[in-house]
Amino acid sequence: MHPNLTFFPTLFCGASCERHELAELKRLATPVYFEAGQTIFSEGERAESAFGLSRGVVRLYRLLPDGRHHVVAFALPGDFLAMPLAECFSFSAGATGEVSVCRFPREELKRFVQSSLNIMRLLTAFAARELQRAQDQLTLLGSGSAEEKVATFLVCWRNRQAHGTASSRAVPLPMRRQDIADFLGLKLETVSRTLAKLEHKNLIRLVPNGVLLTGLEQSRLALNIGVS
Amino acid sequence: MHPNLTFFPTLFCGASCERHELAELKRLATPVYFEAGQTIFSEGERAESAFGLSRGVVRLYRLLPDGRHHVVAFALPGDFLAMPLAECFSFSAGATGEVSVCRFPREELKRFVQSSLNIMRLLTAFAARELQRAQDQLTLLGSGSAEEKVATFLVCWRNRQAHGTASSRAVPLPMRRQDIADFLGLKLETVSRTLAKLEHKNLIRLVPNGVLLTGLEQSRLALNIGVS
DNA sequence: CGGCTACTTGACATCTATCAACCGGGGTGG
DNA sequence: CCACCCCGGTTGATAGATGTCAAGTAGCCG
Repeated sequence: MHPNLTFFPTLFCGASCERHELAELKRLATPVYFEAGQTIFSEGERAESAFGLSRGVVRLYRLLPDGRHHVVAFALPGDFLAMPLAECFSFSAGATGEVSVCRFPREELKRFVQSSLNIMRLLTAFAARELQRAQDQLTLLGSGSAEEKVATFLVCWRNRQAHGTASSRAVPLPMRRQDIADFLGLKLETVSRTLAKLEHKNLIRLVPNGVLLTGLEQSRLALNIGVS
Repeated sequence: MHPNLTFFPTLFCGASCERHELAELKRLATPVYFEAGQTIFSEGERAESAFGLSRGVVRLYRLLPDGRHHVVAFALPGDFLAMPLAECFSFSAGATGEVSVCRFPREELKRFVQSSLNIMRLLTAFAARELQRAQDQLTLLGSGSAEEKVATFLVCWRNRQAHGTASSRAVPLPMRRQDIADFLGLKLETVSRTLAKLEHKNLIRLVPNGVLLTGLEQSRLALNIGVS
């Protein structure tokens, strides 16, 4: 369904959006482009705009008072970068590679969303998906060893990418090791070592900017979460 | 606002629910009572019913294939125990002490919720709150030491309880150490030791079924999350 | 070619898990 | 009524995993 529809509202709505609603969303949207490393918005800011991701991967993260980072999630095309109804951003968003987003004036978007049962339903479904994803991640961070964390991350990441795509074994990893570490609650050295260990077990192969899964899914190492 | 309105729909809707909507919710609701330790629903089950919590504390948890537990969240009165629109439960719910819930036929509730913009808004707001709470917890599990985890848990737990209540220093802990451990990604011995350590530092005092916060909030140990 | 950045690898320190003993209260049954 | 047991909790000794610090490598861009 997704592959070639690169305009955010289309991705968000999928097939289930009415013509005129899609048109209104498009009217409200301004396409914006970001380069690798640029900040899209910052934690704590008043959310004047809402953002939907059209292309690329966005890192959603928090900065703790002592300088530690934590990556809350990675956003893929079709995702909102934050709940569009919230007044303030509760995390920062940064581009990981080139990124295209749709920017919406948040107040107008809010009014529009809240006026349409259909769009409200889509937004609630999005929130529910994100909630479930966050709870899966909680389970992983809470009860996993480093090996489980990395293995599960790779499998889940591949599953998210593979939606629609003929599931190639090659999984691109556009984010840096440090980001993976911050996402999994590990240190980057541990991520590096664990990837090396998985490669030694012939479960993966490291390639530039990605990995090949060569048996990881059959290995029982990855927790059974986030299959959806 | 909450204190004496013990019937779930009232708690969920707060002041912002219309008369007839509240009436309809009450019509759909069946009050049910559970004793300590009883299971309200189990992960994976088809969700025939939806549940709203009226009284008590409910532990939402997952059971991993190898027997490990992970507590995804603790629900308080006014919370739904799961998103009422989901077809299946993605975690189990167990009573921690005596609990009163409202049971709804899920299909009917879904139809009703989806027919009302106002109720949809409330549900979306609930989902957004839960999502933020989950993300706060992710940050904690990802970047915290045992001491930070326990300290933050105590402060957040107290803040959730204290809504409205004159913020007493006494915080009830109706759940067992094991549940706290499963919630924080620690072992129960570590929780016990860490509580003892905090008591030695005169930041808390352990009392039967609870703790007194005696300086923990000023201590900078607790992460600044979940203040809302 | 040089320097930068991301990444890898190694040696060691620290923290938490593990295993085990022990404590104390509540309930049960003799 | 008391003894016992069971369960939740605490405490101690040890081991194992991950973090920390440091050196070194590889690829990229100027």
